[in-house]
Amino acid sequence: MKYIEKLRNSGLRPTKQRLQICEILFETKKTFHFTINDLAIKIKDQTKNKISLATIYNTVHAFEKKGYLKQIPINSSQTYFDTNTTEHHHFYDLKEEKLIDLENCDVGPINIKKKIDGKKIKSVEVLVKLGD
Amino acid sequence: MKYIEKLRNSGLRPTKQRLQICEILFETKKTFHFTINDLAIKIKDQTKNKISLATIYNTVHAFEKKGYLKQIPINSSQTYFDTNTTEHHHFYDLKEEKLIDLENCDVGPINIKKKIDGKKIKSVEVLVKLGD
DNA sequence: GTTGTAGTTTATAATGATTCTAAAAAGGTG
DNA sequence: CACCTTTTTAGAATCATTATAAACTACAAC
Ligand SMILES: [Mn+2]
Ligand SMILES: [Mn+2]
Ligand SMILES: [Zn+2]
Ligand SMILES: [Zn+2]
Repeated sequence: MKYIEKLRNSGLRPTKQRLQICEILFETKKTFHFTINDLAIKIKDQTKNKISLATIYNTVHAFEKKGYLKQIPINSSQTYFDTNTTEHHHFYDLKEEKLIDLENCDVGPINIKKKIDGKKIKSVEVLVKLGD
Repeated sequence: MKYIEKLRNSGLRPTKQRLQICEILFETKKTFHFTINDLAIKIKDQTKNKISLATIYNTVHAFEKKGYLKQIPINSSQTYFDTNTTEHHHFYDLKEEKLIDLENCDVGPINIKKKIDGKKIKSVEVLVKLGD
């Protein structure tokens, strides 16, 4: 019910599909990282009615544009998204291909001293690759 | 000539194709960022004989594995590589889709306080996204 | 409630970067 | 040269993602 308002306030119609995806993405204490494929599997498991793959892509991109999801820059064949949209950083376990959150306090403040004329800093993201 | 030794010492046969790609990638004062497509265009422009796309992919991956190139984690449809293999960071201009080097001194030391059992830090990379 | 309209979903096709295949060519060693 | 291994190559295959366009739906106006 709360998602109906959230979606309306964002200019997105609260469709059955979007509400179901909201439940899966945001109805949880812990935030998490996922690919479109991960999400499609979750939807199939946790939902009676099928949602087409195109709709999953559409919805994730709509939510990302509204700022409810973040894309994580990483070299992988699939795009990773994060339900934690606060500024924070990541470990990337190269063997497991898993992301792990780093709180901002785990990294300390990052001070970018260089400036580019006419450009503003939109985000600062740290990726720490892990091997064994 | 110097690349013949470099390749042999790496266990790679110094073929005509690899030597030509070495010239384009490493025979320059400044390091630079490129995609496979960028490189293919450069090869076509600066070289008489054609090199097949498969060979360009093979060669770039071989050089990356040997540590002569680095992949830059970024969300783009194409993979970006860097001829600067020292640890350094990047601005990413979202509009121009261009990478700009940040020297280590432009960012300051990054202190990762969190540890994961049995895992070693392989790299620490900062990506600063720029808008206007 | 009916109607009209823009927004949304969907199956399916298209795209495009990357990887695979397997046959031909080239490097290197004796 | 003869032999064996590595490399190159054209073309096919893969697969995540995006585009298409027709059917469906939310919802506001009447
Ligand atoms: Mn995307
Ligand atoms: Mn690659
Ligand atoms: Zn995260
Ligand atoms: Zn660089």
